[in-house]
Amino acid sequence: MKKENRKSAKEFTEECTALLSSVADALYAIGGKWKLMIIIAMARGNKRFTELQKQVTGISARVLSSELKELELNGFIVKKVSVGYPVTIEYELLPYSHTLEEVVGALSRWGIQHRDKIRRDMTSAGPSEKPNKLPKVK
Amino acid sequence: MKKENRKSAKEFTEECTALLSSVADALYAIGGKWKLMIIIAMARGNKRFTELQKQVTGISARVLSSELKELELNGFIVKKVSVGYPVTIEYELLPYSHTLEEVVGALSRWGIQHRDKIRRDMTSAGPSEKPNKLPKVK
DNA sequence: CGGCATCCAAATAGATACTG
DNA sequence: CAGTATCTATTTGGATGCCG
Repeated sequence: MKKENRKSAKEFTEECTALLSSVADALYAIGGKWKLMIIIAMARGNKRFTELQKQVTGISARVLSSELKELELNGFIVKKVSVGYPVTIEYELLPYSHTLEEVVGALSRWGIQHRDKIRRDMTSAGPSEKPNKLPKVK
Repeated sequence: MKKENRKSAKEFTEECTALLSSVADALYAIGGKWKLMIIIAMARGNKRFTELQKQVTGISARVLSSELKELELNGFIVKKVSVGYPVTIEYELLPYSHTLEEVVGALSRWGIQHRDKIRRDMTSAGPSEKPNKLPKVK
């Protein structure tokens, strides 16, 4: 992605190959529709299963359940079960989740500017013109 | 995600709500297994369909084809068809793709450190101990 | 409330064959 | 080479019911 032409073509190619594999690794761990969303919702203070399901719009209990398990296995969160009555179950972010701050920040900034771009594109194209040319923007 | 306690709880909650929606928007546009990978491969200089399919390991022609179409619709790339003989088809990154550099950089850095963490976890746990406790790491 | 099990529908993706 | 079409296999997800 970087484009400093001081570098040889070979160096540049190698750099991109490394990018390809490290980004693939990242996507493998935190890719998918939900993982980041759940972590953000938890950062917001939501700890209970039902709270999370309300926050993360569109997720079903079944999927939330399995995503939480994966997040736990991968060391992002812990599940805490109280011994009192009634038993309450809370999920908490582990420190490792905070290593994602940079990624979340970058995605958020890009998401904001992308949303703006889409809006500009739609209005500049005028209403009812090529309505089929701007997909994937909810 | 940020944790500056100068902010009121209300401000913090609002901040996280905004995060949730902007990250959702970003994931909606560039989420999924392939889009970022294809863009990175193209940054590496790959422009032809078959080249891309070789670079982006695991993608099928059918999926690559449809992903390229979406990337084109969303303004990340252009498809250029030469008029010569034989007809050659090349895909090129548009400037808008470069707005993703920050995201790609963050993901790449995180991917690298995550890979290291996984390796440490595996070796410190010792071989053949809880081999079922570290999933999702290819 | 916080799940898991089951069943079923829908979306996604691979394989293969075929075309300009 | 650069795809498309078709069929099928796999994955994914929703709905429901049950249980501690």
